Amino acid sequence: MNQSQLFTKTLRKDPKDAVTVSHRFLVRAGFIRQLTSGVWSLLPLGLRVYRRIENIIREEMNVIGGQEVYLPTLQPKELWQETDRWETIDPPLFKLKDRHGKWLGLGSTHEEVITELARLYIESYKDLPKAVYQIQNKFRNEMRPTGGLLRTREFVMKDLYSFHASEKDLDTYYKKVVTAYTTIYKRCGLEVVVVKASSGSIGGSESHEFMILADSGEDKIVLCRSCGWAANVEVVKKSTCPQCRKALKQYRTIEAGHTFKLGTTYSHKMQAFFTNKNGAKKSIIMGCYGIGLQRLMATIVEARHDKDGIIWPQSVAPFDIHLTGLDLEDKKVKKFVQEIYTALKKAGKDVLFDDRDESAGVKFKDADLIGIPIRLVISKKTKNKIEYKERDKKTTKLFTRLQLLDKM
RNA sequence: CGGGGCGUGGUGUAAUGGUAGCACGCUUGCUUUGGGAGCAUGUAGCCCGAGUUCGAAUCUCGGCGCCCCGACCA
Repeated sequence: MNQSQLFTKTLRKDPKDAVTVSHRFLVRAGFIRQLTSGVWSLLPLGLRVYRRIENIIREEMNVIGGQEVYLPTLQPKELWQETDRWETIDPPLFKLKDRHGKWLGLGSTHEEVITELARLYIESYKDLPKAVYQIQNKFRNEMRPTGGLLRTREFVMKDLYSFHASEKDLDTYYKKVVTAYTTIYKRCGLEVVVVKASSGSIGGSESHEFMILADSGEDKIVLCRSCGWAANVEVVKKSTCPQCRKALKQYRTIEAGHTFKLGTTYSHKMQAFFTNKNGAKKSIIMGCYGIGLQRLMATIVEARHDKDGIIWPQSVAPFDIHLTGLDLEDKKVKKFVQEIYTALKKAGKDVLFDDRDESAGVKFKDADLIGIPIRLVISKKTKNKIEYKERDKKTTKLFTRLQLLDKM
């Protein structure tokens, strides 16, 4: 697409209130904009990244047998009273009354809704195991939103729920989810540390957080550099590694995902039963697993940037290639740029073509800020060649048209 | 919820009781084009309300909004 037609523009200065790196760069580059505290719009560039993250997650959920659903945001009070969470869940629900005076909550999570469905469809051990997931908006009445997209009041979460006939089967599936999650972060260009965590108000027996090391993180973990053992500081008492007795070091991290073995906490309260082989009525054993998408997007920026801007991994970049045209008043140059643009599009590449009437400096600065992995420059200076530069490298190369298309 | 800070054009800021100024952006014109170009030109602002005062962006009170620290945290 032509950059002159882009809905957004870049900002030269950091927004006044932006503190974290991801907040500053995502706003400056025109990926996101705040509407009110903790509530954000995804703009064209931001939505492109979001969609690619969403697709990666969807693919990995499908690999482990997840079936996609879409559950309602408006949820009746009565359902939440079955688990005693209408009043107690924290952060609290956004609550509203309909025109008849009936109370509804905006879903902050979907255990109640999914368990309600499970008790309708799961009747026998023959119906188990099952796994369903959704990618859907969550509303949380947070005390204080923080760090741009890192903690918001409205966001999209991928939440997966699994149902099992035995603890053993849950354990087996849980391991698959951990593997899928690890793959998701890897595909998003992140290194993840999986730590044991407290399960908080959600309950259940075991819980893991998927942590990305970042100075702006809200969480702290201890990590053993020697053997790799790690845990949230909330659940660790000693300062030495329980595995190899070396010293543990503390790091700030962003929680980019969380998994829980729920056991029968919800199925028991909501009477979601199945009949086992012996004809006995048992509570369904459950697991739940969440990833916040906008937070993941911001986390990528926290982990991958330099002083000039974002460094998107190819897998989630808003475009594959940033094609920068200079000296566009020169007809030869203009023709050549357009030929290359067309050829790249034909090769299946998503290209942002900087056709704007701006100085070279402005274009380069914007390219660095936006962070598309490959920058191509065509100008009088490059003559019939194309300058090639990767966002995370300093060096440039000159390619002929054939060399370039060969490389793509 | 406790504590702190801040609201001035689109963005970032200055003026602390006396004519609201600067930079960037944006408009128009000319000149420019390899790391946020130059000249000229135009454009646009004191969060809202009440009070004090001859006079309020500035002081007081109330409201609204935003940010940060803590607490909290699927």
